[in-house]
Amino acid sequence: MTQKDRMTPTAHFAEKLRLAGLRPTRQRVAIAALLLDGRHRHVTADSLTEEITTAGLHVSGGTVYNTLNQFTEAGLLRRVMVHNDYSLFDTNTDHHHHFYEAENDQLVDIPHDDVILAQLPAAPDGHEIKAVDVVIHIQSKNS
Amino acid sequence: MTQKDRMTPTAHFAEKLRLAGLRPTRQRVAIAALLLDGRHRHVTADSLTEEITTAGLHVSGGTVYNTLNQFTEAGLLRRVMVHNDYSLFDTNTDHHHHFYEAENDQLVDIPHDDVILAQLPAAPDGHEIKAVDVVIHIQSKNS
DNA sequence: TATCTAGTTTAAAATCATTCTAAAGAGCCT
DNA sequence: AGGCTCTTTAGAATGATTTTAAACTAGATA
Repeated sequence: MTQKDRMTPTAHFAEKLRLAGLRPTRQRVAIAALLLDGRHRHVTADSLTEEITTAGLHVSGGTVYNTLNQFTEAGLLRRVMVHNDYSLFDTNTDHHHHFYEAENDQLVDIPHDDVILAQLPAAPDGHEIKAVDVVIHIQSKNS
Repeated sequence: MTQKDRMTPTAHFAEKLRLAGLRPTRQRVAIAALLLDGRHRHVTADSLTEEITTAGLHVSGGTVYNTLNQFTEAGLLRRVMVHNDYSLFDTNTDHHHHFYEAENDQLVDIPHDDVILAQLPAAPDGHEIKAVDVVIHIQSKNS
């Protein structure tokens, strides 16, 4: 039985936040419990607020945005860039890519191994590569 | 001597717009002359407005946005997604990729051949691939 | 356990890129 | 030239996100 198994869910997420350098406040733990449970999905500030409400909780709008940004900064979430309308966050922080269907604003994960980058350019002088994002834009065939 | 060589610059861009299905208004021709002269660069609604002003012209804000969107829709420009702060447009519509340095909000073109995608996943059922965008996020080594 | 302090949360206001609106203007066809 | 539709315009509206200043809390300390 590991340490993790002995912890209450709250203690588990609090610990996760501490490890990420974030003070485990009530709001952050609640959001972590919703977003960092291992399920892979894509959320927006809006959809997260809805989830929080559905869970019978309340977190102010500003805090939802702050938390999403802090989690991303801490590497607990990943921001996905596909349009400029609002921010999208991915609970899957593993290295992987995305299909994006603009028509329905639909984002679908692509397993890491399904894209093979056989050659990459060297980063410009004095720079190093931090991440490589591949977005495959798709559309329904009859359109 | 081709038809193009005989045309005045204005007539040349007007023709280009007509071919793209856009009525060549004074504003659109002026913007085309600035953006579609073959130089490869990245512009924003703001930077374009500045260029227009510098050229001693005036185009209303709404029209700048509309024109940028219409040119993109018509395939004369390409929208680049690297952040959610404001839209970036690339005057290079050839197939190519980008380096992006968030630190200075710096975007650099990568020649098409410098990235080799050896394997791509099949598009989900009923869909086809419209475009593949690769963004390589970089950072200066001492940071 | 009471106290302290820096970090957080809150609701509301502010910001800012972008879009919309209604009226005035301009291509372009006849 | 006349007319019809598409554009442009300035300004208002929108909407996501950030900022504000005051109230609150996690966690350390006594």
